[in-house]
Amino acid sequence: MSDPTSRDKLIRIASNLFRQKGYSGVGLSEILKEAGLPKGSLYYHFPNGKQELAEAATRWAGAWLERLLDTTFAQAESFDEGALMVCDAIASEVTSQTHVPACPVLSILQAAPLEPRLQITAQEVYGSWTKCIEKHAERLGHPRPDDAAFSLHCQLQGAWVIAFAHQSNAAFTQLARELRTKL
Amino acid sequence: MSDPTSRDKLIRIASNLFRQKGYSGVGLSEILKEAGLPKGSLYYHFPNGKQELAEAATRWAGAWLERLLDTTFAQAESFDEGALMVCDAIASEVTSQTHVPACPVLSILQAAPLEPRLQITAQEVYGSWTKCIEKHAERLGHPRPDDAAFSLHCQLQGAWVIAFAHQSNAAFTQLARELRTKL
DNA sequence: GAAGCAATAGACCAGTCGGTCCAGTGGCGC
DNA sequence: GCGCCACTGGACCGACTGGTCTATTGCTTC
Repeated sequence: MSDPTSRDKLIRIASNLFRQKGYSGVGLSEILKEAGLPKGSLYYHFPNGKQELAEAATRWAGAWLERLLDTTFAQAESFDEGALMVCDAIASEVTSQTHVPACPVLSILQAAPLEPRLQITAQEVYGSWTKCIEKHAERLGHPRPDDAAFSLHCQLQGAWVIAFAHQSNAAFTQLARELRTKL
Repeated sequence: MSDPTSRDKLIRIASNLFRQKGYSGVGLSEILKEAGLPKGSLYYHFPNGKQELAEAATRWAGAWLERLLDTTFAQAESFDEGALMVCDAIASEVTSQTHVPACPVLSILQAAPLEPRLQITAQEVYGSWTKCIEKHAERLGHPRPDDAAFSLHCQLQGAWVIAFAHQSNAAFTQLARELRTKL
């Protein structure tokens, strides 16, 4: 743990690649090549190999998004306003790169039948996001925090899939327009 | 074309497998084994191999869902009622199998960077669904058919992702409950 | 400088991948 | 019965997969 940069670099690069091509679509050699690290380093930091790396990458990206939810909602004065701000925030994050990346959890989801631990990871990260939104919904006085959290998560997830398919943030701007009418 | 059963069998089985494990997560050998067909048959019916099979499988499943949209909305007396019925219909279709399958388009989406034709296919199928919903929205007198179509597509997509992650149709029933309040 | 450990470097492995190729096979038209 | 052709059967290929293993490096602590 003396030098965390190699481990972090693997996680960051793996997360980016998985979000573009999915878990099964990315080979270790591609990750290693982009990171400029040999195979020995990967198996030193992640003894269980690809699956463990994917789990770490998903949790890392999941935590990043949860921070984004937290800081964005913290600035809002109502739940609906917060929802709109979150939508805009994800849209701009997603478009800031040359390739629109998928939701980090989605990347590993289809590998779940092959790697059971990844399914658990996906469910936990989703649960964590929902709890986070629910917390803010309650704080901002929404009458049904759990319904509100599910609904927003659902809409964001759907918009993200469509945005990924079209490689454009149009779906997010459309969703934002819809959310704005509820203010 | 004299005996379409082999070709159809390949499409059906490929679609099922892709929707469970994603395009890159399924090997040709697995498809062939389950279909009980040799490799020669596959490359006879689909000279361009896996990519062409995946495209056919996606369009096939896409057409199936579009028929479901059409027949379901045809029975509705308002757009909101139709939306609710569609949600229920997908929920029951998805749960009728031992494994909750992902949206057929989602399966091939993450392979888009590797197989450009699949990205086009995905966009076309999505576009076709949206157009179909829009048509019914207009027919049923919705003030903004395009917004309504996007919104419903987005919600269904999100619910499907969550349902797939949890291998349960709870997300659809929750969405249905939400849609019911708008009636 | 020696010992010890964290970390890197990459050769190597068996297995699988998608794809190619050609020899067979069965039914239909003649 | 013969030829034709749609289709099947499967051996075979090079490339690549995730994973293992050992040698080596370089820093730290005596």
